Amino acid sequence: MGRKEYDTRQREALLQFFRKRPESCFSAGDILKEESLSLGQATVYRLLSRFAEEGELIRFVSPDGRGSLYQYKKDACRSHFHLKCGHCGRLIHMDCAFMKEMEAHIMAEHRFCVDNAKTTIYGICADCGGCK
Amino acid sequence: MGRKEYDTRQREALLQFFRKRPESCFSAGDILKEESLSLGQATVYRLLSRFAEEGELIRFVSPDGRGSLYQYKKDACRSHFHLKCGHCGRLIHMDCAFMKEMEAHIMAEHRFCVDNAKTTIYGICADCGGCK
DNA sequence: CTAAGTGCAAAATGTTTGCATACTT
DNA sequence: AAGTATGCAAACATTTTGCACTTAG
Repeated sequence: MGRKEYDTRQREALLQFFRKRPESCFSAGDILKEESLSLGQATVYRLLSRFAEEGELIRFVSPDGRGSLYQYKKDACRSHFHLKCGHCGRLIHMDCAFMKEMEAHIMAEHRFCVDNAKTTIYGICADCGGCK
Repeated sequence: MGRKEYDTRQREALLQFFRKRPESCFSAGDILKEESLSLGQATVYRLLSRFAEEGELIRFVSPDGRGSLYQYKKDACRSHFHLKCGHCGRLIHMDCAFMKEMEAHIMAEHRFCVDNAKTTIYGICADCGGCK
């Protein structure tokens, strides 16, 4: 009843690629363009879905609603919100104590369990003009 | 320099459609199937995007990551977060005092100005299993 | 009359699938 | 040898675009 996964060149290369870039997320298209990997289209989609299922990668839905983005999943990122600047694209990890309070409040008062992996908070960062 | 929008049959019909169903969300495909509306494909996509931009509708990314869903948005909704259950689809309006605290914290500590109109918090509501 | 909106069909995206071949174990 | 994985191309689904035509102001 072990896993029935074969250890292929493609699989290892892709995983390696993400592990080396834990701060960024990539779409299937990004991966396909990466010549150093040179993976077939079907393979890329199949591997990405599988990794996301297995928990190696987090899948974000991209802001415009078209397509998915994948990022290597450090355990840490599961526990906080991400603030995405709609102007410069910067991703801020809201990794602070208050985060816990927010989750607690939402759970207690609104009876809702937040999924950090699927949630992105959009707005504008201070460098880009922020609140006027 | 005001807005230059024309008041067309299609525009009003679509808006009306959403206003009458404030509790549900629809994809572009759903709207196209709605024979009572009979709108052209391009028109549907153009109107939906525009309404979402103008703030008449909220746009959600559908759970499977393919395509968008739209729902009527009351004016009041501009000042709070929305919690969307990925299982039953219910939309919870996080309309409470704590909401202000959250915004204040994010502004002060993370120098980031949240855009409520563009943000949706995904998760699972208590009725659907919530946190186990 | 002019600017904006509409609908069609074609094109562009992004993702999935069928199938023969190649690789792992 | 048996079971998986890969790659290609075709199939799909959703959304966008070019363009001629219509409509609102």
